[in-house]
Amino acid sequence: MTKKERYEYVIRYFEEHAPDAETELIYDNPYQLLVAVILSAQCTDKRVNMTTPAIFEKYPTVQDLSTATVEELFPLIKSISYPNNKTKHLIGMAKMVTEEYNGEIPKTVPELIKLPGVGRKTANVITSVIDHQPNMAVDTHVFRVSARIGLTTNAKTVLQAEKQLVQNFPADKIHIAHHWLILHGRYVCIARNPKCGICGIRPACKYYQKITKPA
DNA sequence: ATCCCGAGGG
DNA sequence: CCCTCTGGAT
Repeated sequence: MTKKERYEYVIRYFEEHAPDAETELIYDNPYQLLVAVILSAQCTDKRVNMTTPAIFEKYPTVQDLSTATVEELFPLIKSISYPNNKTKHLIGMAKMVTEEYNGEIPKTVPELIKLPGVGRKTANVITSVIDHQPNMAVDTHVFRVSARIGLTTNAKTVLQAEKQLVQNFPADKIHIAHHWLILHGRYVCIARNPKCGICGIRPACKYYQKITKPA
């Protein structure tokens, strides 16, 4: 099967089985999404969703968050990964958005990436989810699943994987393909002992071909 | 022991 | 390129 055929198979499969794939992070507006995605680093969405309601209640807007102190915000974040870093990042992000963008979350990757706590992956998530910009956020799931199936080849960094995926998925599918790969990675193509037995991508998957017909 | 929707700094 | 940050789930 050619790479092109793999992509076509994957698109066809998920359009049938997960046509409404979207983030599992709970949010009502760009500010809440940005906070949730910053907190999501090395942490499950479920745990982020247990943390954010208290934050949004205490700090309803990004301007409110910009006035928070480390002492009062840290306890709300304490139970997720890297609480010290994330506390500083959230306050720094809120200050910059308030001071430099009039309290409006910027909508381009170059602007977002300048915000504290916002790297390439987070900026790609925000722009693709809010605006459907054709940016592919490559996290641990997308990286692993893409490599296994064979959507990426010899990608050693997330940036290399991102470029290959953006080149090969049609531009209008990229934002949803991100969620397809995430959800597949979370529930089927998991890191340890992937559930190939229930996987619908099998016919197009390099990894499955390899484990069933070793060279 | 390994993994979870990474970012920042050296 | 590497390392550190750092808690909870499996």
